[in-house]
Order: sequence, then structure tokens, then C-alpha cells
Amino acid sequence: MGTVTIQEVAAYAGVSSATVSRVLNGHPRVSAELRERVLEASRALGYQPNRVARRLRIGSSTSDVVGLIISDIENPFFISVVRGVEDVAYANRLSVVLCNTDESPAKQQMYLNVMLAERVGGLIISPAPGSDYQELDRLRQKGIPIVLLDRRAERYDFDTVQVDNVHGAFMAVSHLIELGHRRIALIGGTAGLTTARDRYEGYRNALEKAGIALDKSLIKQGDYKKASGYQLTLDLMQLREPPRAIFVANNLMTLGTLQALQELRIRVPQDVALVGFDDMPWSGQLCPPLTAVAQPTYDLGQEAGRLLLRRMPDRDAAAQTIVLQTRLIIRESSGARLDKEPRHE
Amino acid sequence: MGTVTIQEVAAYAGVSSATVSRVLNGHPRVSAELRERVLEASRALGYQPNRVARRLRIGSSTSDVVGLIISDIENPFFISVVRGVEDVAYANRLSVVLCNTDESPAKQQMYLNVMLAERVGGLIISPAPGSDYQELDRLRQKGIPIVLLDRRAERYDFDTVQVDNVHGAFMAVSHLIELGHRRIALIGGTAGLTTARDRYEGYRNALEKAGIALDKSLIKQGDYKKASGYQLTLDLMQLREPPRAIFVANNLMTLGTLQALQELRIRVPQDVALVGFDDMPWSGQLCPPLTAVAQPTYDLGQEAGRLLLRRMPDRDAAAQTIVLQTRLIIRESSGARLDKEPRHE
DNA sequence: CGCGATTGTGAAATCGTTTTCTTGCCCCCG
DNA sequence: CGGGGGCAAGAAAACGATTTCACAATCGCG
Repeated sequence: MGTVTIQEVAAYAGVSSATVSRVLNGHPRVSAELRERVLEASRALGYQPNRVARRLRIGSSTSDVVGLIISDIENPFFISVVRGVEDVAYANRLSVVLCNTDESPAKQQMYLNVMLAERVGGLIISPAPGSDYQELDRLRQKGIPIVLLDRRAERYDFDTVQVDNVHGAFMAVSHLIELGHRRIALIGGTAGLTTARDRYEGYRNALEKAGIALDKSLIKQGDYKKASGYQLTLDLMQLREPPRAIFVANNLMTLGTLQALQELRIRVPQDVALVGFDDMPWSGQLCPPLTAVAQPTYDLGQEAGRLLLRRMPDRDAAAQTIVLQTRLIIRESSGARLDKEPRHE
Repeated sequence: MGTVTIQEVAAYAGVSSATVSRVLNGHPRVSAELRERVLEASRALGYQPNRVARRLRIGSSTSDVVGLIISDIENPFFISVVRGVEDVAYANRLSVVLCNTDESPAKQQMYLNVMLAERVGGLIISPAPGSDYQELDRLRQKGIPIVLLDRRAERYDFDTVQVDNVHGAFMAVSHLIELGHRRIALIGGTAGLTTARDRYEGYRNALEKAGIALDKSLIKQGDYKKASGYQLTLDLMQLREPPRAIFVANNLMTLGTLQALQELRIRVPQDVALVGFDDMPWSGQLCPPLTAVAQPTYDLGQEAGRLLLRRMPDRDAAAQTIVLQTRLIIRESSGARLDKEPRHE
């Protein structure tokens, strides 16, 4: 027992199930008396429509659940993005279900199947490296609006929300150059992700503009996880001539770098200057407070939510890309001279 | 275009839809020849069963999606728990969809409706303060197995996974007492949550054991968010006789406390000693490295996942409560004398 | 060789809604 | 007074899968 069906409500109220449905969905053509009886019956029995049956009948179009597939839930960046999406969704009476692929294409495929199976009303996804965009395209063709988050698809035309990674990285590295550094290492991001490529490009642009030659031995490729930042920093510091400054392409790797330097008893910024990509709420309480390229993470989520909301009504408008700007927050780790009352928030 | 149904597959293969269903679900009584034809047709058309229809027919019992409702996605504690749940689920071929209630009973109710509507195979939830446990009980009666996470329901009998909060807080405060402190402030957790009550109890127990009288002016009630830790710390420090030690009942509030003390130019631990509840991956890189009661967050998630898995087959076994132990990690913020090679991980 | 048991297959019922179709009733106007 | 037009409400179809039921055909065994 447990579930009560529309039939039982109808029987209880002495009407047909069609009438019950009409009342509950606010159809105009129902007499006040029957409406009252139905509502009463519905309340008395504690009726909750079976949404599975409902969606089967209606089709995907009206699901008020949107899926949000992120690639690393342990990254505070995505958490903040999620909050942005949630707030926009909640304001529009939509529910958000979140799935975490852990940067694994296999898990991503699994969750895409879930999304398709549940016939969500829309989907926001930050694709895992090595994603099968054709698969995403298939979902879209089956009528699920899709917005890409943070990472572009190269040869497909999806709605996308991202930041200007090239410029962000450029600012970070230029900042180090202005402070007099010329041997600046890069701990780069995951191969195959547009963010990694873009941040690498920003790094190169900054060096090039300053007339500094690229030194391959100072360029490491990580995977956006803390452990790789840790390990690659150890590697860098074992070079015959270690760098005096490091630009790390994301926040988690920066934490690894910080830990490695701390364990090596290397002082930041005196011995090595450090700038990270992507700020965190506690970056100012780290030791030392971290200079970082802040992304408008929450806005990113909001924009993605809004874009999806716009897309849900008309499925086949032209795809659109929204690019938000980053901002360099200068704290102590880069070694810049700070004003006397530092406002690390 | 769009979705291909089982009927189309049947037509393409020249069989009935019943046969297609049997093949795809691995029924034994199908001839090899037809099986082959059906599989071929299914592949050719790229058939993906409509799970909505499937679940309508089958009933809730076989959904391979479990819901995980957490109350604050911005808290790293829950993130780690989520990872634990996910790993157990994934190893058992289950998908996890995550919902964040933001400590709001209204949002929680919304997501409970979603879970019911989607007929998830099971549900793990850390209830928001002021939760309607009767509602949860209703879900359970409708056949959805439920495991409570981190927080108990007081007058209902649910499967529960939690840590020994009383003992954890007791250790933290006792540690401060051993270091010579007697004026120890408490920044407590959200009213109405068992974790807040338990940690408060541990605080009292420790003081009592040491023969220290409770000083109400040193006891503040927060809401487990960073902002309240920040504000309450400012309040404490404006007392005529401020505390020389603070025990903060969760990690986010501790970050707020740290920020407040930093802005007030109060040195930790020289001026004020600090112990937090719940460690974070970067607690060792904070300024100063944080002494904290570490919860086995990942294990907590795993246990919750396992408990749910055990519960899903037999719905009405007796409810079970699993209590895990905490561990005090001593770093610099409490002012303890550390070994020369500190191993802050 | 005959008859019951077994097996493979299709037709049809089913899950719980929504929506279309149909029907009966009332109202209004010529 | 008769007939067309609305309109409220029930009957039935539809959504897309699974599963029961019915029905041949084949098999096995005496």
C-alpha cells in the first residue's frame, strides 16, 4: 500500500479521473462544486501525483528538474558555480540535481544516461576530459537543452558559459613579470581541456610580450588535482636551477604546491613567488595569503542557469557563448608590496 | 528524429515488442536467431529504452539511482561524505544524484518531492534544521529506504550514520584545558541539530570534569556558516574580559573566526588558542595550521552507502545506528608544543 | 503413435497520468 | 417550439515499456 492513485481520489470524490486531473492542473472548465469535492478528496487521501506516469504521458518537455553534471565536486570552484545555478533555478521553481563525474568519461556517460532516462528538462554540464561530444549532441537532438559550463566543445556548437582564461592567465603571469621575475614556472591543467589550453596560452602570451623565451623545463602538466600540484612542485624544485616564481593553473593544484613548498621549507614569497588561478573563500587565510586570479564563479553558475532557462522554451535558437572576465587579487604570495591595510577579504 | 521506441525496434526486426523486451532484459526463452535479429535492430536504430515508461510499469523497486540530500554543499565536510557515498554506489553500479537544501526546510521538502516523484531506489539525507521527520517517515512508508546522515532524528527510528560528537568536542576542549586554559569560549552550532547539541554537551563535560564553571557569556550560538563564526568572534573579543581560547563547533565557522582574529590583529595561538571541529584538506596550510577534531568524513559516506545498500533489499529490518569515532589533530592553532618535525599533512 | 508437457512467440493487459473524443444537457435565438 | 452552440463531465485512447495470457509447435515418454 502507500501510494494513492488518481483513480482512488476520483472514486472517493465520486467523479471521473479526468475531472480530478483537470482540477489539479487548473483547467478552467470545471464546476466549483466538483472542484471543491476533488480538492477535499485529494487532501483527505493525501494524494501525490505519480510524476513518472505524468511524464510518460506528457513527454520530456515539462520536467521541472534540471540536471547539473560537474566534473569535480571537490573543487570549490564548482561548488560556487553550483550555488549560482541553484539560486537561479530555485527562483524559477526548478529543482537541481547534481552529479559528479570525477573527471571520468565513463561516469559522465553513466550520468548522461540517467539524465536522459529521467528526461530532465535541461542539462548544464562541465564536460570531463576526453568527452564524447557526439553523445551530448545526441541528447540535445532528443530534445534536452544543454549548456556547457567552464569548458568549450571544440567542434560542436553548444551554448557555453566560460571565463576569459587566456586573459586571466596573462594577468597572473604579467604580474609576476612586473615584480621582476623571468624564470616563471607553469603548473598546467589537464590535457584535453580548453581551460588548460587557454591558460597555457595566456602564460605564453605574457612571456612573449615581455620578450622572455619559453623554457620547456619549467612547464609541467598537471591534472587539476591537489596531488599533482604537490608532485610537480617537488619536481620543479629539484631542477638544477629551480624557478623563482610559479603560476599554477588551478586552485587545488595551488594547495598542493603550497604544501610542497611548506614541507621543503621554502618561503613564499621570499624564495618562490606564487600566483594561482581561481580564488577560494579562504585564500586570504592561507599561509601566506594567496595571490590568485579570481573567477566570477557564482555569476558563472547564474549565467549558465539563465542561459538554460532561455533555451528551454525554444530549442533551436542559435547557440550562444557567454564569456565572463576574471580579476587578479593580489595578496602576499606573489611578493607584491601591499598597502598598509591589506583588505584580504 | 528524437526517440526510437521499442515498437520501432520490433517492426525493424520483424518481431513483437514483447520479444524485444525479453531479449533486452535477458529472458531465457528466446531463440538465438530472434535474439540476434533484435540486438541487430536495436543497435542499428540506437535504441535506448525509455526509463520513465519502464519505471511506471515496474514500480519503484528497481531504480538504480539513489538520492543524496545534503544540507550545505559549501561545507567541505559534506563534499567528502558525498565522495564516500559515490564510491560505494559506483562500485555497485548505482548512480548518485545530489541535492543541496542549503539548510532550508522548504528546499528540503521540494527535493523530497523530487525524490518521491523520480522514485529513487534509496535516499541518504542529512536533514535540515527544523525538518519534518513525519514527512520522511511518509516517504519511507511509500517504500523508499532512507538513511540519515550526520544528524539524528530524535523521535523517529531511522537508519543513521554519525560520529561521536560528544566525545569529539570533549577531546577538543580537554586539549585546551590541558594547555592551561580555563576561559574557553564556545561558538556553537545551529539550534535544533543534534550535532550542535552533542558538541555543546562535550564542551560542558570537559569543563565539568576539570571543575570549571560554565560561563554563559562565553557561549555563543552560530549557524555553521562562515559569517556567523566571523561575527560571533568579533562579539567575543569585545567582551570586557575576552576568552583566551575558543572552541568552534564546525569548520566553516572556524574560517570565519580565523578571519576575524586576523583582522583584529589577534595572534593565534599566542593571544587566543583555537580548536575547530571538523578538519579540512587544507587545514595544515592555513595561517596558522589548524588544530581540529577530524571526522572520518569519507568513511561516514561509505558507511551510509553500505547501510543503504543493505537496507534496499529488505525494507523492514530494524533500524540501525552506526557511530564512528573522531580524532584530534594537533597543529599550531591550539598552542601545543609540537615535535620538531611537524607532520601536518 | 498419441497425448501431455514444454517452449517460443505474439496479442493484450497493465502501470497512472493527461488529453481527446463523446455524450448529454442547458441555453438562446429564430 | 425546434434546433444549433456551448459546456461540463465521463469514457476511452495514448504515452512506452513489461508481463501475463493464449496459442501453436515441438518434444518426450509410455
